[in-house]
Amino acid sequence: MTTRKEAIVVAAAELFAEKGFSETTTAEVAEQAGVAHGTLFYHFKTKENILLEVFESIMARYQAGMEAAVANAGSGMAAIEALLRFQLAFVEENRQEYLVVLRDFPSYLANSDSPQKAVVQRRLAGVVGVIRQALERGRQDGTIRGDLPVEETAHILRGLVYGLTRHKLLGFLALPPLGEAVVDFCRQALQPAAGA
Amino acid sequence: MTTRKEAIVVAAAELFAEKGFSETTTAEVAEQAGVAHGTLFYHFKTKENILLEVFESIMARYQAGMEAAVANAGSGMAAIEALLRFQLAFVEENRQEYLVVLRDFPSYLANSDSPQKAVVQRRLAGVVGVIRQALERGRQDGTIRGDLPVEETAHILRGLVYGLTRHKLLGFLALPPLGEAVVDFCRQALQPAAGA
DNA sequence: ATCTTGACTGACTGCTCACTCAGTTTTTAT
DNA sequence: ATAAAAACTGAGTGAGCAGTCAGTCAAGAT
Repeated sequence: MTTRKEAIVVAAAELFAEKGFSETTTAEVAEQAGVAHGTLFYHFKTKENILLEVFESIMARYQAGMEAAVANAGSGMAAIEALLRFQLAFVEENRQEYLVVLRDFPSYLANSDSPQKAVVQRRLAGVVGVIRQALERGRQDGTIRGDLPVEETAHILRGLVYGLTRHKLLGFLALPPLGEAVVDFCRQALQPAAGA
Repeated sequence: MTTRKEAIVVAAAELFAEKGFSETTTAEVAEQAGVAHGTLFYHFKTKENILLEVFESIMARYQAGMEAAVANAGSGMAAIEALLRFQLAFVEENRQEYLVVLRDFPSYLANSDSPQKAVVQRRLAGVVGVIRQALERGRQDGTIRGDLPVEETAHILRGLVYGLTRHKLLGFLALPPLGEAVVDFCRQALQPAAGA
């Protein structure tokens, strides 16, 4: 059974994804959820708190998926490839909710120092951490170039994936399907030199 | 001499960069520009039109810079490297105005089909075009792997650069300086195999 | 001197929207 | 059954905001 509170989060995710946070009114969220306007504020103190709940519900699943992908991989390079494929698939399957993350984070909270910001920050740091661990593992088992700066590369990979996803879901330009091209591109950049 | 209209665009760029479009009021823009509130609407029909003017003024310079970087390069690979370095430098030097682009495009106009959208679309397509030409040139002069899918890779590079820039300017996480690491990463991914 | 025009002003308007609260219904405990 | 607590409701409120408009002012043009 779905509680009212869950219904609100689902409705908010749909609308925030479609129109963005600022452009969605609480009245619309209530209507979409089939709930009175006041009920929103019984369950959530503010509109922003609804956004945060949507963010948490998707990011928890996302990070868990990343960790599973890494755990099942046989080498560091395989882990990186698994992460890339997971990302591409996750976005495909959770297009709508993922849009919320892309649209309103981190820009929306950029200039506030609410406790909410700390929650978001922790999540994002977790994601970079998973990538970094995979890179370190690859350096040790020799499937990834030894001269690669790990911290920097982890951020580069995250930036790459983020930018592509953003263009795919929010961009004006039609993108060709990029799945394997991305994996190839990264493999090429990360693998040890042929004659080494 | 700076006209009032220019003063408005400069003020709007500062505020939109700092707080975002939706979170900035026209009254604030007027005050920052040292102009009466009504003057905004004498020069611009709507608030959105001010945003568009800010966008155009920065993107025109940006695209011109990209084209210059490519023109002065001695090979395809050198062109790509020049593009990457240009991007990193441009963002550094135009941090504030570039923030406007990152914050509010393309997400803000995503669901409108105003004529404004077409303007933005043309700009972005132009950027991808410059990258694609550099890649093709590299394939022909042999400085870039021949088996690389050009269209796909152009989008990957744009995504990479966009994602990194966004994290740098808007992100919650402190990034290490990435300049040369990015260039190395891409060179590695693009260069022909050693034994070819 | 008088007229015209274009830049500029700021009080005002009408509307939107997040949030409140006094009251009702439903659930749970005893 | 009864009381108490929790969930829910929706009309209302007040703040904030984009855009308007009647009018001022200064600089040419006649």
